[in-house]
Amino acid sequence: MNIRDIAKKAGVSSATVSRVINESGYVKEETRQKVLAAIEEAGFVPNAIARSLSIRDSSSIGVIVPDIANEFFSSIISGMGEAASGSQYSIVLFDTGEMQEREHQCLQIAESQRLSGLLITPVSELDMETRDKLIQFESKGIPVVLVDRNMKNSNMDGVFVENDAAAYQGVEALIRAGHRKIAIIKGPSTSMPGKDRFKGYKAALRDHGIALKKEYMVSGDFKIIKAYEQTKALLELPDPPTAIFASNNQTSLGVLKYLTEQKLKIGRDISMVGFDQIESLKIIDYRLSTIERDAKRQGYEAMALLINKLSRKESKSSGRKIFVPFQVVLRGSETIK
Amino acid sequence: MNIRDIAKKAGVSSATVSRVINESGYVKEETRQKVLAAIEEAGFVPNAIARSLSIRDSSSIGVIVPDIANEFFSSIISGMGEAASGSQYSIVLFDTGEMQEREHQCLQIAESQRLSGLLITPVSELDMETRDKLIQFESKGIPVVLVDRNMKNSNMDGVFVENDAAAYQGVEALIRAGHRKIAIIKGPSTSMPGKDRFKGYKAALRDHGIALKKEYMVSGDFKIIKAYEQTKALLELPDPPTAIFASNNQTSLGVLKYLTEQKLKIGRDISMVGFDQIESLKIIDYRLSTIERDAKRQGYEAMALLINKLSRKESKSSGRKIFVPFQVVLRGSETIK
DNA sequence: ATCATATATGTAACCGGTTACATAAAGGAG
DNA sequence: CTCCTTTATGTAACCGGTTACATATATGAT
Repeated sequence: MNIRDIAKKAGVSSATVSRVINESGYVKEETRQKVLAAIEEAGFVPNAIARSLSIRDSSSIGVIVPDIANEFFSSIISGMGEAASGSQYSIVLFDTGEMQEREHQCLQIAESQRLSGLLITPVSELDMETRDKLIQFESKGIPVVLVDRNMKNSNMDGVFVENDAAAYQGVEALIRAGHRKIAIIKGPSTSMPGKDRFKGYKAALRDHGIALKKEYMVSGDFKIIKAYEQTKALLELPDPPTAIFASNNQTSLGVLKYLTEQKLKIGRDISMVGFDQIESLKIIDYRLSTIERDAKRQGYEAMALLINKLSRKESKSSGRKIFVPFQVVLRGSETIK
Repeated sequence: MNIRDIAKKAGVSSATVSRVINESGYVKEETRQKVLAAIEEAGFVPNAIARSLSIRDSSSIGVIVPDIANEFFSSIISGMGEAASGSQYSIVLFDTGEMQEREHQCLQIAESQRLSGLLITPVSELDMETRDKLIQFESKGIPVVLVDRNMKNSNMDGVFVENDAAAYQGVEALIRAGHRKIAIIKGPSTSMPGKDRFKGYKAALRDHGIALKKEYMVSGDFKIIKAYEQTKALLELPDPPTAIFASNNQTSLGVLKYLTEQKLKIGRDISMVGFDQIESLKIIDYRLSTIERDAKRQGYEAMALLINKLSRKESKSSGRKIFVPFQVVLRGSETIK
């Protein structure tokens, strides 16, 4: 069943059927009704694939995230969905699992699927292959918007948060609470947020005359397990830190997992500040101080920006950076009783 | 740039290029190399849309969920992604926000996009329009797998949990802990899990000789706000319940939100058991007793089943129901000290 | 040497839409 | 009444792949 069949049924040409469906061009009302009746009777649904091929646009937007199971990204996606609903665009979802190789595969697929646009949280800001591909996308007319993570030397548009300033303020809260021995469980040094949050940490210590201590700056990967192990390692140091700065929500959870197992309580035995809220902990008033932002809104903004670029047929990025506001919410875990 | 251009470059026909790309049919090794070289040189990526149109299959699977921001569904999707990675299939994501109307729109789009298969958590088990559409999909050769929520009179394959038995055991735990005044904040009566969990609740009370009390059985919608309000209402009853059964994770959060605001502690001032775990609460050893299951696995199973049906070109459902195991994990909130 | 089979490649129709272009009738201005 | 513009519709090429079918050569068995 295709438009030619419908055309035959309605006694018109396929062009007219197409015009009726798309409400384009001139069609006499009487003809329109005949066509609509034929469509209705046949239960005809036009083939979007054929349409895509013809107009050279898939009307689909690729969303590439590193981990959907992370509530930050599921909120981001939720916001994107909201911004896209009502538009013509569908969302094609890819989960890279923080693996560069998978990211490359996803980009490959995105390219072959002729996606109309791309929203991506790249695994690494240094990945030349990903960067080149994204630049290539834009030069082919496929706009790209970075989500939460920038790419080095790319000038790509994106929606971010001011990671350094936010981390700075978070660490400063620990210092104000009297801490001098402050550790950080870093994010991947290859990711922009990981790096910038670390930068903010260092700047805060420097500005308050606290020497950086190598043992207190341990690497992480934005995942629970690693953070758990690093917390253990930190607390087993001969001179352990009295406070920990966690670089993202998963890191916070890893820290909390270890502390909980050891029956250590935040705000009593040890202090901490985490980056990104954890909704259910807020609900039970668990006193974890975090740097917060509206993830849903961030996703919404990213999608809105992309759709805006699409509607203006503007594929080239111009280094537009939207920053969503953040807030340092102190709930007590930055202190020690 | 299309295969005909590549064909020209390599001095062969488009059919040969197609054969090389798909590794189908006979191609002399020497020719193959020439073609591959031409593809490489041109940076050619075949157009999946054209391919889809030609082979009449989009190689995309539609995933329709009611709320991605709910960690249960984001875990489900994560599992689906894992099961699909390595296959040829992409995921097209739809979020209905628990709204039937949006679900219908999504199905409409899914149909026009000629998706290869569908994984859906329908908003309501009674929605005739959705049901008919799904049946129609299957008769058109598009297999469907239901995820976590069944549809009435449909015989559709699906991956579920034994909601009644699980709820029964959860409520039984409250009874064993000595409770007689047990309330339930129900799920939507139009959703299978909502109904079956309520069924389990009633059966447990009945089997233990406890009369059902109308005021204790309040409606909910699987969302935080409503659960919050209902908790307030329940506790303001002249004769308030001593225990609450929450029908899903969002409901639990709504209950906890109110209790926390009132400085009431579970396992001390009031008891409760919730359906579905809340990961971060587990990490901090928050003593909320819940009925648990592996959501990621459930998503994985659903996707695996769908891909299996697709590979066997078996679009008709045969009422196959996979049940993922559940576990009642008692952490103390079912008691009162 | 003959014929069957396996290997290799090209031609062209087809998937189901869109749309440039052609054609024609109707409406309105002068 | 003529000419121009607006309205209405059809024809056919095109988007970029796939594949049935035709054709041709190589291989090998008898």
